[in-house]
Amino acid sequence: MANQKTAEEEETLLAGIAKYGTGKWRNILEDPEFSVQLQYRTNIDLKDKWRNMSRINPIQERNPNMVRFNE
Amino acid sequence: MANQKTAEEEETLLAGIAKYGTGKWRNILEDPEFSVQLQYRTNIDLKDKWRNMSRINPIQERNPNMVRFNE
DNA sequence: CAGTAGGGATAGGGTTCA
DNA sequence: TTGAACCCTATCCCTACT
Repeated sequence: MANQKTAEEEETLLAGIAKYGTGKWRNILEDPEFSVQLQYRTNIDLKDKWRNMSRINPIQERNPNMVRFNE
Repeated sequence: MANQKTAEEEETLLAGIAKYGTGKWRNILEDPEFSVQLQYRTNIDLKDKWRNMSRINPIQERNPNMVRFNE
């Protein structure tokens, strides 16, 4: 997602997800309730933006003593 | 087509196409010669997998700005 | 309703760059 | 080196046609 009016676009995306759920990027884009604010975005943009917004553990180091079950 | 035993599944699909031709996905699936290896696949899976396997050119051009050191 | 063809959409790994 | 933005494409979905 490029660069401008980012806050408004993020709010709109969140509202779209609240209405349709995640993974319904095309539906969100085509809803007249959101289409004006998101007119410069593609469904792929929304998917990637949501992935970044919902990222859980970006900053902290992993506890070196932690062992995952699947490794 | 999901993810595991991919190589074996691809070989089996190819063998099935050799026997029945393309577009005979249901026939391939139900042939006891192939049904074990393809038991987790649908006729639609086979159609889509073959579309990928038989693709001649990549779907999109690579980013022309990207140059790897090792290529 | 079944099956197939083909366009469209999504998921997730990969790449770029500030 | 990190992370937001953007790319790649296998897989999955939708619909028309038969």
